[in-house]
Amino acid sequence: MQETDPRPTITGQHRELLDQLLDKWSLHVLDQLCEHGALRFNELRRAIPAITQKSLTAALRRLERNGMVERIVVSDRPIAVEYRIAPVGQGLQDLIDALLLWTTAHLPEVERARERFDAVAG
Amino acid sequence: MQETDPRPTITGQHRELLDQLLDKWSLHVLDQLCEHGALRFNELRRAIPAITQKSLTAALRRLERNGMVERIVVSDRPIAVEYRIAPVGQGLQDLIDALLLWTTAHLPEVERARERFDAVAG
DNA sequence: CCGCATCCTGCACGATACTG
DNA sequence: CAGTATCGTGCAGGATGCGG
Repeated sequence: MQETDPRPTITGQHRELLDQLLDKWSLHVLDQLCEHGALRFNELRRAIPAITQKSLTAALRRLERNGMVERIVVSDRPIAVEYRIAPVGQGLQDLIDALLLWTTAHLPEVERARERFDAVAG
Repeated sequence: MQETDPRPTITGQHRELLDQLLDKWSLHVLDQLCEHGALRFNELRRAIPAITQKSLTAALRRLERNGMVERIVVSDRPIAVEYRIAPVGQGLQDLIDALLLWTTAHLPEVERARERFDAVAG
């Protein structure tokens, strides 16, 4: 008989959610929001220069829909909107940090592996 | 003055690597290899029914190139190949497990967030 | 200031057929 | 058994322009 399995096997639900959370830009957005606490739309744009406004909108909407980010209308005329990390998003951020840390630590090793592979493959 | 920053800010290198490691199928492949230790090509196909053989080949090559997976030719005629997790891949697996665990734990919460969002948005 | 609508392009992935 | 080759396609994401 087996106890609580520490390794849940991946399912479609996992993939779907992770796809929405680890997509090209959500990482950057979460990263920035976590670092600065709360940011306006155009502050985010400036903080992530490479992002287009369409992609930023999409990422924010997706994150908001999944409950990771809160969208707060501060005022209108001129309209001002603030985005901040929702509580559940904090936990995710820890995981993302772990991924970033791991990546940073192992990048050199990965580089060497690539060189070895490419040398053989040509 | 600030000490060693525990939150490395995301860079292009991070994204590039994570893109290759967290793509649609690599997660499944790593998952299976970690669970069974070593698997043959067609064993992997059967273990991940939804994957096409082209995608499996691509995922394996990418993981191999990045040093996450080792490809071992066991015999030829008939040719037999074994794939197994490389040491550095183990650490990654721990992170992926954490992601899966987190996802599992928070899926209900995310579901509710989505329903709330969709109710408002229509 | 904060977006949405539209058009366009590349690329990931699937389907299918073939080979050592 | 373990792949390669080729073709077709959906969709994420860039560029650009407009609107409350």
